[in-house]
Amino acid sequence: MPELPEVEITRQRIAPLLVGRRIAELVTTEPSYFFITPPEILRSALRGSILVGLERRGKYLLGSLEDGGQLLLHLGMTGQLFSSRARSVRLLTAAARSSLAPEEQGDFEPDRHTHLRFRFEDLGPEVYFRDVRKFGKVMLLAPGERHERIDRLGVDALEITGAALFRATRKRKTAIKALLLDQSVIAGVGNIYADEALFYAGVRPGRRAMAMSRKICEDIAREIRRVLLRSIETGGSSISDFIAPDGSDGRYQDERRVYARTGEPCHVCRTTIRRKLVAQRGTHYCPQCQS
DNA sequence: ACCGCACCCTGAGCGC
DNA sequence: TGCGCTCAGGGTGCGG
Repeated sequence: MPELPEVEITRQRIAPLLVGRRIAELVTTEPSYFFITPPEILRSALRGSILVGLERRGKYLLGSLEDGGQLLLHLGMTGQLFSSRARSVRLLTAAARSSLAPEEQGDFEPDRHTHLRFRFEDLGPEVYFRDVRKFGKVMLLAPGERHERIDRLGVDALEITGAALFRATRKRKTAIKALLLDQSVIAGVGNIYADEALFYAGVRPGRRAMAMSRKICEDIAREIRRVLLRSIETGGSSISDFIAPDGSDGRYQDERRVYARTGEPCHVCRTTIRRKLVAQRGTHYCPQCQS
C-alpha cells in the first residue's frame, strides 16, 4: 500500500494522536511474522511511556521515546495506522462491506488484523495499527541501538537529484525501474510512483540503468520529486487499502497516468497502456510516450 | 558486487 | 457455491 506519500500523510496526521499522550496500555495480537520485537516485550515496554516525536525515513516511521529508545514501524503492503474514530469501507472485508452501507458504520472495532492498539491515560481516541497481510513490521530499539536497514537507506526520494541518480546508475545493468525501487539507492519510491515518474520522464521502465544519460537522470529525478510532492498534496493514493489516519481517502489515484491503467488509453496520446513484468513487479507504461 | 527469484501472508476477483 | 488460479502499493535471503 504505502509508499513515501502515504507514509508521510500517515505521519503528519497520526502524530497529533500519538505524540505527547501517555500510553495506558498497548493491546496486541499473538506473536507473528509482524512482530520483530515480541508483543509481550512491546506491551511491557510501552505501558506508561510517551512518544515525544514521530519522523519518517523513506517508508519507515520512527517514534522517539522519552528514554531515547525508538519505536520503528513499517506499513508493508496493507498496513493502516489510524484513529479509533475513523470509519472507512477500506477497514472492512468485502463481505462486511456488502452487508453494511457506509452511513451505517460506527467507529472502527478492532478485528483480528488489528495488531496494535494504543490506549491512553487521557481516555481519548485510541490509535490502531491494522495489517491484513502482516508484511508490516514493528520493532522497539533500545536507546542508542541502530537498525541496519534504516542505516542503509539511500537519499530520501524527496531530495533525489539528477547527479545522485546518474552516479547510482553507472555500471548497473539492472532495469532503471528496479534501481528506483532499491531503497538503499533512493528511499521511499515504490511501484506506483516508479511507474508514474518514468511515464512523465518518457522512459521505458525496462531500460538498463546504465543506459540513462545525465539529462535523462535529471528528468527522472525531477519527476520523482514532483510526483511525490503532488501526491502528498492530494493526500496519497487510495487504490486498495490506504486511508489517512482519520479514515479519509487520498485522491492521487485520480491523477494516475499509467499505474493500474492497463488497457486504458494514455491521457496524452490515446495509445493503450500496457503492463509487463519488470523486476518481478507489475509495470505499467505507454508504448508511445515512453522510449 | 550484482542479479533474478522464491518466499513471507491474506484477501479480492476472475473463469469455469 | 465452490475451486483453482492470478494478482496485490512491501522487504529479505538465497544461490548463481
